[in-house]
Amino acid sequence: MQKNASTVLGLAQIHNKSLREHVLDTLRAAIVNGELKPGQTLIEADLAAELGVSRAPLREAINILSSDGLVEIMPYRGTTVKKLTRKDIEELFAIRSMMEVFAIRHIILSESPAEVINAMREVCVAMQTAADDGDLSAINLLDRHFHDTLVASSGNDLLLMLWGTVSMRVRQVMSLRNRKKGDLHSIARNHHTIVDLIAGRDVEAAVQEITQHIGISGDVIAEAWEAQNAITMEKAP
Amino acid sequence: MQKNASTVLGLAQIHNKSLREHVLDTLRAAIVNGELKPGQTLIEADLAAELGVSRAPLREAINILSSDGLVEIMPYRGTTVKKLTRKDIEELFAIRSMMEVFAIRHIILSESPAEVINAMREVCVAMQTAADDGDLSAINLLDRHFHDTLVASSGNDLLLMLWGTVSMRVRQVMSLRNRKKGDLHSIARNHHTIVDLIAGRDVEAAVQEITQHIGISGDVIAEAWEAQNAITMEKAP
DNA sequence: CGAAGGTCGATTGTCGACAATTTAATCTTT
DNA sequence: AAAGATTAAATTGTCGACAATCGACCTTCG
Repeated sequence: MQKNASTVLGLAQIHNKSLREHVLDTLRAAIVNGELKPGQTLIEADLAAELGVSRAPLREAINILSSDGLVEIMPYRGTTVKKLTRKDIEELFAIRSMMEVFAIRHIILSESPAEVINAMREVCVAMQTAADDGDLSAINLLDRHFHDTLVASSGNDLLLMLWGTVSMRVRQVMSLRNRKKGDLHSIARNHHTIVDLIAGRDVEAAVQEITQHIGISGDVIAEAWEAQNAITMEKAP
Repeated sequence: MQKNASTVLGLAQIHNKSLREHVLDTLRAAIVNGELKPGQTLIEADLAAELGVSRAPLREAINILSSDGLVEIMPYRGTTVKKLTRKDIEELFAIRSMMEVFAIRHIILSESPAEVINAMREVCVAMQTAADDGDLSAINLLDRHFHDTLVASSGNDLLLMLWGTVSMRVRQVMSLRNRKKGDLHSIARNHHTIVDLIAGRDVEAAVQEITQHIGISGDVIAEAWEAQNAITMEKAP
């Protein structure tokens, strides 16, 4: 019995995840996918039963989510998915912008940005074809991949770790609104522009572009968020 | 009756808030104070006995520490305080610089930076007197307070949350080296310069100054870190 | 002598039960 | 019927016990 039967069957060793990890991933996914909505209360016993585990690993998972700021624990009173205000969203995109600017600076100043640039170019052409097909979910996935790659390519592991928190929240916000299907091509074009500026090694221009890129989408989303929330508040006072 | 009377941490057992919180604070403090050293293994049963709690809340605390990146959990094999490499420290100070630059930008662009500036000036004069007294620990405390205030004054709560992680690590690194007692006055002066530049609303100059300030201390510490580690490695191979 | 395999002790992972706390509902008193 | 006290139900917080897993040591066989 080899414990490492690797390279032939790439799927053999997925069983090794602890229950805590499994529950954590599940809950996190549910929150960022919008299945668990902000304000919703999480009851340990119910969730444990639903996931078929005991409360111990479930609690451990919830505590981690709490320290990540995705849920709020009120002692003896329950845990709820943290609500998102407009200010939260504005702050989120400001931080996101800060991190991506940092990443771009470091990529351009790095020794061999060529590989990174090539990888990102590929994502861009994939975006192009997805836009041609009008495939919104593909665009969203590629968008995520683009920015994840950007941050990871900074070479700063601590940034990547902090980015985990930030990108989770971005995904959550994205999933909770209905993206307009209008301008898929402009999305692809914008990302292409960013890559070009990085390739041109023009730090300030690239920083300017990404700042604007994120800033605009942040403003749009924050506004749409408020509008949408005004409606739901009105419906259920 | 203690199975481990060796008393790694001399800690009382007071039950006021949630045990998880209490344990979490205690362990976190022990790590950033350097009482628990990088590489040291944490044994749940021993720690639980020492703190007078059961393993459940202790595990919850450890999991949070793990998600904060302070400890490393190897399933079924143990938990260790995460080791710090030179690269970790360099990355840490790069991120710290990024965050403080962000904060300074937002403070200067905010409507009323006057209060913030006054608060920081007070810290500076306190630093001055502490330097006169040669009180190193006071300087360290004020230094922390200065930069915490700076980040908090950005008005971005998400940044403040992320700063929690970063500042913890900074404190850990600081506690693990022996700060030279030489140039206390220059520390006070440097901080004063930063405040002046913020007050002058010269964004680029202030950014330049804080970048240099953090960058230099980061380099110094990273180098000292490597030197110190070379020694301890040599002593215990 | 060395390597494959088995056993053992230590440690972590999980569970079900119990205690503490809060909220809501019910009862008492006026 | 209203205000306060009291109990009841639901939920979280904590605990001790048990199961699973890993590394080290030991045994055995080539």
